[in-house]
Amino acid sequence: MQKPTPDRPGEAPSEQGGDRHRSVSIWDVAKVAGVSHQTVSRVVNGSPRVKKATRDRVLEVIDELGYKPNRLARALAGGVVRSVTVLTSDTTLYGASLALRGIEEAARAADFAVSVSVLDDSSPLTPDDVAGRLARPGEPVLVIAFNAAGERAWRALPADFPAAAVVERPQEEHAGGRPEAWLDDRAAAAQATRYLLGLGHHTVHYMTIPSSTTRVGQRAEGWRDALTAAGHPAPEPLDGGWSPRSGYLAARRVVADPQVTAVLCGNDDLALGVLRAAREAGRDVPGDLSIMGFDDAPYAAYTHPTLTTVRLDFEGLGRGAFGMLHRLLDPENAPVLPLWAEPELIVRESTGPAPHRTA
Amino acid sequence: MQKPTPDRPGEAPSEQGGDRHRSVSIWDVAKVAGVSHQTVSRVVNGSPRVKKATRDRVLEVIDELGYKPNRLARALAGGVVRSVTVLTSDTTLYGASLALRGIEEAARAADFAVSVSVLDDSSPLTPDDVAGRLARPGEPVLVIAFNAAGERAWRALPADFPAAAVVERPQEEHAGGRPEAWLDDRAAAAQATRYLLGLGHHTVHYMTIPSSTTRVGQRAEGWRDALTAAGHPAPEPLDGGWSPRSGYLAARRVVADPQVTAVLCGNDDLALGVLRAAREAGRDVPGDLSIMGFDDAPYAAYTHPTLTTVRLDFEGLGRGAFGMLHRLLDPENAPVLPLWAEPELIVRESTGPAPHRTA
DNA sequence: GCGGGGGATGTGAGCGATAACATCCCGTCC
DNA sequence: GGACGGGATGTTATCGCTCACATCCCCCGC
Repeated sequence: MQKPTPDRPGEAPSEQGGDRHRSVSIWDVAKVAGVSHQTVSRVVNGSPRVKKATRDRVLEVIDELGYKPNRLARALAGGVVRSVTVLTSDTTLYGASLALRGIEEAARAADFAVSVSVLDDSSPLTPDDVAGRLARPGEPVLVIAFNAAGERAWRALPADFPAAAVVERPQEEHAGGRPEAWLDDRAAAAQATRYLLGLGHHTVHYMTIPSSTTRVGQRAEGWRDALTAAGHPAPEPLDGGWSPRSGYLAARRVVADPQVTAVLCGNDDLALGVLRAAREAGRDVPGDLSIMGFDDAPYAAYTHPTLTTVRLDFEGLGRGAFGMLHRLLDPENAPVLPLWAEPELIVRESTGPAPHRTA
Repeated sequence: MQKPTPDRPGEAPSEQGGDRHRSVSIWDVAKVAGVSHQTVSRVVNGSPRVKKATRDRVLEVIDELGYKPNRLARALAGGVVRSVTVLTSDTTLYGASLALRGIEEAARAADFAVSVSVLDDSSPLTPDDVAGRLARPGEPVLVIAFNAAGERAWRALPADFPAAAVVERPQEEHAGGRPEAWLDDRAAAAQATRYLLGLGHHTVHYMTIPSSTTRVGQRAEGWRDALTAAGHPAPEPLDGGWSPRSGYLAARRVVADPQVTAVLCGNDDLALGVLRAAREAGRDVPGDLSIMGFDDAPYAAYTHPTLTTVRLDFEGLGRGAFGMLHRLLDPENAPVLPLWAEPELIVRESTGPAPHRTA
C-alpha cells in the first residue's frame, strides 16, 4: 500500500505540523480534490480539456484552500510568462513616470507583474547587462526610451528578446523591427510653432530638452519644419536640460534680446525657468515675449501666467506599449485599438500676439 | 570512475544544436570546469569551503561562458532572496515617485530586483490579495503608505511578512512592530507655522492633503501644535487634494477674506493653486497674503512668486526604508546610519510680514 | 462484438538553483 | 600504521509548476 492517493513525491510521512510556513501548492489542491496535479494545472490555466464537474470541484478546492499559483515556479517551468521588466532611466521625469503608470495599469489588467529597473548613465548596458536585470532569461522587456540612457538600452537589447519600447521617435534603421510606441511630437511641435507664427511672431526660438537621439529631438525637428515651411530661417536652438533651473540658466541671455519674441520649450519645466528669466529681465509675458511649454504638466494651468503648452498622453502611450508587447507575446491578445490620444495644443496665457516692432 | 564528468540528469545525448535559446546554467559551468554543480553554487555564493584553485577555475569558466544565476530558480530553491515588491498607490505623486527612486537605487546597490505593484482604491487588499501580488510567498515587501490606499495595504499585510514601509506617521498601536521610515512632518509643519507666526501673522490657515490616517495628517497636527503652543486657536482646516486644481478650488472662498493672511499648504501643488486663487481675488502675495507649500518640488523655486516651502528628503526616505528591510532580512546588513535628511525650511518669496491690520 | 478515435487524466521528466547529507582524501596523533 | 577529524566535493531531494507523452475510458460504426 504505497500510495492510497497519489502522494506527493517527497511528502513527509509525518503529520503536517512540521513545516512552518509552506504555502499551499498545486499538490495540496490535487490531493484534496482527488485529482492529479496536472489536472489542477489545467484548470488554473483554463485548458478546455477538463470535464466541467472536475473543473468545478477543483475550483472549489482552490478557493477553499486559498491556493495562489507561484509565479516563480510557473516561470521557471517555462509556462506562460506574465511578467515584464520595465527599463527606465528616471522614474521622476513627468513623461516617464506617467508612461510607467500606464504600463503598470495595463499590465495589471492583463495580470502581469511589473519589475522596474532603473538605468543610470554609467551602467554598461551590454546585452549581458540587460539580461542580468531580468528575472529570468527571455523575460519580456519594456523600455522607456525618452532619453539617451533609455535609447541606449533599447539599442543594446538583443533582437531576439520579446520587447517593446516607448520612444521619442521610431528607429528607422530597424524598420523591420520591434514594436515601438511614440507620440507624434514632431507634428505637435510644428503645430505649436505655426501657432506662434500665426500670432505674428517673426520667428520662434526653441529650447531643447536633452534628446534621446544623437543630434536633435523630434520636437526640435517639428519646430524647424514649421519654420522652414513658413520661409523663416531657424535660429540656433538653446540647449536646455530637464529642469526649471536649466531652463532658467539657458534663457538668461537670450531673453534679454528684444528681437526674441517667442520661445518654444521642450517641456513645461523649461518654460517655467524661461518665464522666470524673462521676468527678471523685465520682459512682459506675453506682452513682450511669448513662452510656450510642452507636456501639460499638472501645474501648467496654475503658473503665472498660465502656460500655453501641448498636452501629451504619456499614460496612454505606456498602456499602448504594453499592449504591443502583449500582442507580441501572443497574437491572440487584442490590440486595443485607439491606443493613445493625439497631442493637443492647449492655449493659455503665456503666449500672445507679437509685440509691435519698434526697431 | 563511473562517469568522467557527472552528466546533467536530462542532458540530451545529441549535440547542442537542439535547443535554441537556453541560457547557460550552473550545470554547463560545472561540466566545463569539471566539478559538480554544487561546487559552482558554492563559488557563486561565496562559500569559504572551496579550494582556491577550484574557485579560480570555476570563476574563469563562469566568466568565459557568461553565466548569470537565474533569480527565479534561486528564489524557488529557497536561497537568499534578492527581490522586493514595492506596493504604492500612485507612482506620479511627487513624494511617492522620489521614494520609489530611492528604494530602487538602494535595492540596485544591494543587487535586489524591484517589482512594483500599484494599489488602486478599489483593490480589496486582503492579506490574500497582497500575497497574490508577490512573486512568491514570503517575498519581502516595501509599502509606500503616504495615502489611504497605501496605509490600508500596510495594515493588511500579515505580520509575518518581511516588510517595511515609508509612512506618514509611525503606527502607535503596532509599536512592537515592523520597521517604518518616516519624516518628521509634524515638527516640520510646526516649524513652518512658527515661522509664519513670527512674521506677525495673527493666525495661520492650513490646507490639508488627503491624509493616510483617518482624521488628520501629521502636517496638520504640527500646524495645530504650533498654533496651540502660541496660544492661538486653530481655524478650521481647508480640505485640499493633491493637485493644484484642488488647491485652487478649495481656496477660492477663503482667499477673499482679508482676515486670512497666511495659508500653509500640505504640498506645493496645493500652494500653487492657492496662489492662483489669491491672484484672482486680487490679493497680493506676499503683501496681503503669505502662502507656503510643502515638499520643495523642483518647480517651487521658479513659480511667481517663488514658493516658501519645506524641503523633504523623500529619496533618502526610500533608501532608508530599503535599508531597514535589508537589515530585517539579515541583521548582517549594516544599517546605513544617517538614513535621510531632516526636513528643512526653505524661505522664498511667497511669504512675508503680515500686512498692517486695517480692520 | 470489436477495433478506432478522441476527450479526460495521470505519469515522469525537467526548469535552475539550494540544502542537507554522504563521500572522499589526506595529514595527524597515538 | 591505522583510526580519527575535518576540509573539499559529490549526490540526492526539493521548490512548485508546465511539457510531452502515456493511459484510460466511453461511444461509435461496421
